Amino acid sequence: MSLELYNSLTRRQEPFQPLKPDQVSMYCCGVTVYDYCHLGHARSYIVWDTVRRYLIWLGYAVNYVQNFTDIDDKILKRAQEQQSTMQEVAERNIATYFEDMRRLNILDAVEYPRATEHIAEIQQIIGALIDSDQAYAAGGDVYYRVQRFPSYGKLSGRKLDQMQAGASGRVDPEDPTGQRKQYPFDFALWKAAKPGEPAWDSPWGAGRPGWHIECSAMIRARLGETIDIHTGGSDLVFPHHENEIAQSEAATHRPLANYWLHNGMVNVEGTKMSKSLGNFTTIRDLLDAKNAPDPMAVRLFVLQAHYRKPLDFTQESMTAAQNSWDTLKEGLLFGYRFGESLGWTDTADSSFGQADSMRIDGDSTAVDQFRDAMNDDINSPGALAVLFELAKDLRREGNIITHEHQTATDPQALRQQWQTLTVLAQVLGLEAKPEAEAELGLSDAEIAAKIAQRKAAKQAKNFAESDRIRDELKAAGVLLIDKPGGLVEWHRG
RNA sequence: GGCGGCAUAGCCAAGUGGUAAGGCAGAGGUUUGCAAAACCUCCAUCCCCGUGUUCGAAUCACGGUGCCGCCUCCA
Repeated sequence: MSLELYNSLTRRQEPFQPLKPDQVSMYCCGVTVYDYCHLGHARSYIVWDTVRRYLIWLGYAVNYVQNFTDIDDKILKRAQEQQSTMQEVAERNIATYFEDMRRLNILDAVEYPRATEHIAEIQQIIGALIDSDQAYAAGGDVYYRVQRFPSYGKLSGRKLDQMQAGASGRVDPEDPTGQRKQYPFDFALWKAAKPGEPAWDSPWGAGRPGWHIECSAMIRARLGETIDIHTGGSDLVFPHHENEIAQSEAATHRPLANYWLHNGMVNVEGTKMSKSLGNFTTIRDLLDAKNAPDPMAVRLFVLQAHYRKPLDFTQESMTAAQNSWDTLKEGLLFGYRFGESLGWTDTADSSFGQADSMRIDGDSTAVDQFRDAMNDDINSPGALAVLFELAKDLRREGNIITHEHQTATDPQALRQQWQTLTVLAQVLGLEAKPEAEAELGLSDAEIAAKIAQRKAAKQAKNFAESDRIRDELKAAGVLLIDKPGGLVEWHRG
């Protein structure tokens, strides 16, 4: 089977076929930069990063574009609260976005367009929509006329006559008194500026773009009229993506995107993690906490669930993910720890261990299983099972080498296995690098002296003392292995 | 009220017609002064409930039950 993806637009899993044979254009709805990112954002961007990495591994050149929404009511509000400017708030949160995402090993997008950089393109689309009577100006605002777009609702599966205005329980912030819109589900393309707000001149008066139009404009400007894949959180299906389609397709008469992919939400105790509920954990709070999980454990936590399903975040589930990562990590570090003693010839090369430079040779059922899982709508939990089987095997081999100083397994077979694991893990963005074996405080001679003291204590049956020494060494990162015949071996880590 | 999704072991989670992957947690054994580390072994006769289709269903159909998301803040 080749790659199949679940397309929200058709509500079916479909074979993936890009417009051009070897290239994929991919647009991911980014964040509104008014605050730190939370775990929900982390999930979304980890998932799309993984899809991107997989497409690259399949041989596609992926043009991955992700926007920053840097003009918005919430950013303005934040700027007022902090007696700052919209621009400063946006810049600060864009900087922290990059810090957080890079820690999670999310690749940088090819381009990061911003709404404020595309005012001209936005105005151009709005102008065209007004010219064709698919939008209308009203009191300095411009609204999109949803009833003129026959397929409005095709993405979210809604029909205008079945929708209930205000069902979400919020007052329409765009037109609170209902005076300007001609129809309740018309949405703002352009908003008249209020005093003191940043504004751009336009044929309809000074103002700023609505939320949805920026994505339409940026996609068109950076990727073209029709793209292969458009991604985002499932909470963006309606209205955001529905409106993007309406605007873009009314203007270009071309499909905006061939594949619409949406990730499930991160839940906390069964309900969605969100800013408004206040039940969110920011990425930096999570990663900087005491006993924080490794960023790779967070990545693993996300990928252990299928991307379209809800994912419950609890302390227990994160701890389990950390323990799982520790196992996987041991497999990934195998080559660094044992490659040299196994007689691998390239362990000193600068490219050693870099998945990019490694090919997977020979037949590999592991690779086949991995590919089958990922081809099935990015079944990352299934793909991870393949990694764990490789990693657990390598971990066992490594332990045998540590304890017995040899293994019956062919070094080149181990090499092959480690290489396979490393390459496949990297496709999922999971990477472990050997930590510089920093000075652990104790020299070999000091450790030998401690072991001798412990041995003497043991011979004197002073087990309290011998255990104390063992714990002391353990705290210093030195692990003792008691062997038959009173021999004691040790290793660091 | 409308639209959509989910329900598999203590927990997380694959599997969509051929007899239950993987992870976490747990148990037993070997070893040991006891441990640790390690190695070996075990851990769902069953997939929310009911009815049906079938030689065969966790997987399909119908009917329930429960939970969640969206319906102009949202990843």
